[in-house]
Amino acid sequence: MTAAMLAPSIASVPADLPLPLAEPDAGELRLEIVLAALADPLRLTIIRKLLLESEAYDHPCGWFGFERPKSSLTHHFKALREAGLIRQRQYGLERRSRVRTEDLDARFPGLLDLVRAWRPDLSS
Amino acid sequence: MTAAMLAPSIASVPADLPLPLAEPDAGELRLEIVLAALADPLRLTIIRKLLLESEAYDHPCGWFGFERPKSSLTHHFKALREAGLIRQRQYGLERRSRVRTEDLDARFPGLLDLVRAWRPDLSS
DNA sequence: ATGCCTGTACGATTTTTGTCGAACATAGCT
DNA sequence: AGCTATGTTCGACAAAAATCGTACAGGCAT
Repeated sequence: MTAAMLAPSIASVPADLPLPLAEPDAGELRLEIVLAALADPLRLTIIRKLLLESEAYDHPCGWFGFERPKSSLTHHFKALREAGLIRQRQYGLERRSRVRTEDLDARFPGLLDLVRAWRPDLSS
Repeated sequence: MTAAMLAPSIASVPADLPLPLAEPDAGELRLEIVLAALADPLRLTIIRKLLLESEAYDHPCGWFGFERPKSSLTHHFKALREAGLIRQRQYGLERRSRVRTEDLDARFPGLLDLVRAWRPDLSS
């Protein structure tokens, strides 16, 4: 333990992030709801892509490159957010998403590893 | 390593079990399908109850004590079997179920632990 | 101000899933 | 044979979820 470890770190808690959109609290996460959200292949792809290709940055839904109408994508991102899988913040025009890894690992340990290990079925 | 460990164990491979009903091979299990099967609270209850109250014996669906029409139960057990979550064998009149723990642990490590830890939402 | 860009909101349609009654199948019992 | 108990199958209906067009909202640039 050092003095530096006790000093409050302003940089680690940036105060100017846009507030997240409405989402369930960590304690409110329900396994049934989370599983239902992940049962859709497109949504599983979204979470897996966020986990594997960018823990560090949040991404707008255009970043994923899905060839689907925008209203369909809104629908799926909303489902993920309302289930508690992602956190979304508004940055100017875009709404950027990240996986709520801490909350999910605490509540459902191992779940995200299953998503990381998932491979889409290429035969369909 | 002892000689006894190398001796074939007849008792551990009983030959007279009824054959399982049609089910996906262990290698064919799909995460999306498994998650969709588990996303239903009644089915989650079935799997959890099998895991917590009886790893040792298979159970007919009457054992669970659900107050639902039989045709509804058939529907849910079939969904679980076709997703690869349970194995069902016909014993005379009854069709007994068990969780495919080995296949599931091998393919989706940690998944069944999430089911074990699940608590139904009493507020609903 | 005009236009562009990201994404939402609403609503219509389709598809999928759940629910359950009624009729049936079969094993085991008396 | 007749009865009972377990569970299936079929079909109808209801409920929920996915898909997507159109119209709209609001930053941001020129």
